[in-house]
Amino acid sequence: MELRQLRSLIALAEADFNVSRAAMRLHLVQPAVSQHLKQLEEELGIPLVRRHGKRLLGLTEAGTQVLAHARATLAGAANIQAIGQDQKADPAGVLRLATTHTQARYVLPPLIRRFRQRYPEVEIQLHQGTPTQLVDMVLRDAVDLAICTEAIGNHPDLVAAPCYRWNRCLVAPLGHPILELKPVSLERLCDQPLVTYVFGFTGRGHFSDAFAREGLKPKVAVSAADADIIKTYVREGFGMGVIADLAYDPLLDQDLGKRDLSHLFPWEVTRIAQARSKYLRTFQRDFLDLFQSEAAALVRERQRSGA
Amino acid sequence: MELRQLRSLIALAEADFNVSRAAMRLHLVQPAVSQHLKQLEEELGIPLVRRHGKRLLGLTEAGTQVLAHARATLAGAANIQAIGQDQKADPAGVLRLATTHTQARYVLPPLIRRFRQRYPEVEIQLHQGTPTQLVDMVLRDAVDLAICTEAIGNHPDLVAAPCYRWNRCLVAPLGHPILELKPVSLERLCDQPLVTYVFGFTGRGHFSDAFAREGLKPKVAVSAADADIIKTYVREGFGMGVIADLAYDPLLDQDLGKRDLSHLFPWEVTRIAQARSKYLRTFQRDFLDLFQSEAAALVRERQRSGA
DNA sequence: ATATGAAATAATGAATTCTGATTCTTTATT
DNA sequence: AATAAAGAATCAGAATTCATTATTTCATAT
Repeated sequence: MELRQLRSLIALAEADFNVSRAAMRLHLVQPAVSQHLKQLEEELGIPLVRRHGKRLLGLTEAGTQVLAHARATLAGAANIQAIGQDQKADPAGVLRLATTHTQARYVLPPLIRRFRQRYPEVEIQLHQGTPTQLVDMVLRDAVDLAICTEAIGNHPDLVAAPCYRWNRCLVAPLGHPILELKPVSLERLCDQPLVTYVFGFTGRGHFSDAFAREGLKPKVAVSAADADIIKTYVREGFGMGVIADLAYDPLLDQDLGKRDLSHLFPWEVTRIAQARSKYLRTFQRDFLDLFQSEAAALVRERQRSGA
Repeated sequence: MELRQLRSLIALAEADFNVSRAAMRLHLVQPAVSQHLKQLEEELGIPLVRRHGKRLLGLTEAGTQVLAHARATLAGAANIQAIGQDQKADPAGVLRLATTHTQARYVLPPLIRRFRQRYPEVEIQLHQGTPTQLVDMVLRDAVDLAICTEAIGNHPDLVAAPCYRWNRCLVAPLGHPILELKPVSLERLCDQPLVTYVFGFTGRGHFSDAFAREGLKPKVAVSAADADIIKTYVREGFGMGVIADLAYDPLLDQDLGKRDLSHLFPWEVTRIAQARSKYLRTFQRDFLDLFQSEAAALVRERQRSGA
């Protein structure tokens, strides 16, 4: 068994089992990948992909298992490479972060700025996805770190460190009656249409639970994947917005009134996670430390000033 | 980077950095291993082994890290091979167990017998060691499963399932006065010399703690790694023996009297553990299931009848 | 039925990997 | 200190492996 064979299998899976395309990505020629797969199947003695004649359709049962371990194996090899780079104190490299829109837009920018000053040679990649996708990316070693609020709690193959907590706030166009209410209640939130996050995103689970527990049912007029879109629809008059408190920008959002809602919903904890068996290069670990220590302070400041 | 290079590095570490010996084990010739190491160091750009001229002395800092990840990488490749074997329903294979003497001698035999009936083609290897060594073996993928009482509790890279609990009993030559005492107390155990397990073995930690908590200090005349040796010294008159209740054999140990001590010491829990990222072949998983379900019943029966 | 897109096969040439012989060092012994 | 022995690096050659191009075979869409 050779690492290149495993690489081809993975590329194949990521190219929807189009051999030519997989070969392209690997900077190889089609017959090479074709042979790698053949060799692997021959050595293991079992078919790894389902076929219809010459067309590859997908993985077999066994192929799925093999693919997972192939990823783990190559991740091991990548770790070794990383150790080498690190020991040479090579200042270049890639920091691959996966996160939700909220973090990328409202929390990360100042941290990334500081990180870049320290490591100008490091390329920073910001991948986005739903919380479940983020977890998947870290586990597949498609990214180095995931910054995430949910679904990351206690996966055995992840190491997650809590960083800060946040809650929701309500935003509405200035002059909107809800802004006058002293303490907003769950009931009042149900009076009028809401604009908030879609399911699977940014604490939407706990949000809905809070209403359900009281036997209430909010009227969600529009739901979107990120706060910017929500704010846009709020401005367009579709309803009151409920967004993460982090996502209210005192400068850019002066035309929107804000009301704290932390007495109505549980606090969410944002964590930064890595795959357990991942070797983090020094600069990657430094980012993790930076995020853990600085993001907490930053967010607290933001929450205090914006409140 | 090639898997063979990693294999050579590992063999090198396991052959005390004697290149020729490492080559032998790999069925290669000395220059091959020498080159593998050289290539690996060249690719990573850092030295992995400390040298004195041409002699290899040991790993560098970086080498230690690389070795660990090399093991993980090859374990991944081995998992893939195992999936292949398994899918072909190849009845042959190896079941590598690591355990302490007590389990190997007093618990495993009937289970191994049943397992062999079911899988006559599978070679069974019984490795022995101290609890810490057992953990290490599983983590290094030197064995498939470890059966172990201590130090296995919550290692993040292990999955451990509790199987049964046991405690200590006292053994002494028939006629010994201690056998007449109704409930034996810690104080009485301190009256006369004891023969028991050495440190680092089979619950010796909790054993000593129990005395220390009462401010007592037992007179340990002889300590040994397993119950058979302890019983031998008891028969020779060196003192009273304290062994695992499992280790008293009603048939073979008729010349020794037994007294239960479970009111004096905490119960120990024996677990069976595998490396988290390990793919277990069907027969290996079957053994695990067999052990988990049958060992509990077996031990309970033994403890009841022997009491 | 035909054309097209895609995967397998075959043959070639380049690169690699292992080996055996040799040289160079280090360590142990006298 | 000289010598012997053990062990590691170096080198050149043979065998193998690898990726490539060219070609054939096959499935799908029109």
